[in-house]
Amino acid sequence: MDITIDIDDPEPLFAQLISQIKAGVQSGGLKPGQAMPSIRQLAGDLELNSKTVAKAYRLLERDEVIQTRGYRGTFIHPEATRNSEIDLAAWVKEQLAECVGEFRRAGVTDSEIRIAFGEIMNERS
Amino acid sequence: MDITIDIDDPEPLFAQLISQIKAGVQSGGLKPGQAMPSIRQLAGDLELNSKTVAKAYRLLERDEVIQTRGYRGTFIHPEATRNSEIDLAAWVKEQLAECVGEFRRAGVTDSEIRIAFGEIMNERS
DNA sequence: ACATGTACCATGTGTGAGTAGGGTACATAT
DNA sequence: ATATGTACCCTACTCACACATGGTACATGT
Repeated sequence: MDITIDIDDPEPLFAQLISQIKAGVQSGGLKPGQAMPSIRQLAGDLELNSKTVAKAYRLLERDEVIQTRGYRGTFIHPEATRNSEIDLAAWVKEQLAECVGEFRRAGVTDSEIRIAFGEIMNERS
Repeated sequence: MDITIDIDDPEPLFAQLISQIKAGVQSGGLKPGQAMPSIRQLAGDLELNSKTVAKAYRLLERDEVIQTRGYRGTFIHPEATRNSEIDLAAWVKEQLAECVGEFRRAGVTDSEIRIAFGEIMNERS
């Protein structure tokens, strides 16, 4: 399992990490239960900041593709194969597109939609 | 019907115009059928750019609070009283809040929601 | 002592959008 | 000729956010 980071790629570094790890799980290069390199270790190998790797790990754990066991390190999640196929972002886009489409059909300006969205996201809830 | 524009108010100038004209309709200061000042006229009086006034007028006409009749000028819409009470922005916020709330409950990051929203708004206008 | 994930402080850079303005031009109809 | 709304060109400023980075610190266990 080798990971390649391209600084010039417009895709964010943490996103490159996520997609490559998910791809590794699906291709079988990374197997459930298998140990992942530590955050600092991987950051050093890829010459990335540890925060960048930590961000990727945090999202991968939320998606249950990896599992962190505190001081014991990080491992591929038992259900990783199934979960790495779930595209949460695609679901969000689908839902949002439906919403936005309704607004546009009602004659709402894109600018107004953006403003409303901004207000929603700034309200703590 | 006097309109006051406050440059220091964080609310955009065109939005100040819209809300004050809607308020004027609801208070009865502006009656259906009544002529509105021309865009250039109002812009001169309030020391605003004509584009700013035009933007307010465009949105007011979409909401059917005013009516433009080409070279004949702009008038208060016959149904202005009813339409000035409709808060399209509030409806949009309500719908969006419901959507976003579902995302957050699903564990989606605010950052991810913002990114998905940005993609939706940029693909196809 | 050492490594794990994680938390907080902070910085800088780039991008995208909104707002507002200036200018010019046009078809409309008086 | 004049006035109406409207269309397009352009500029500038402001603000919020994502991204990535730096450092320090902590409880957790070996």
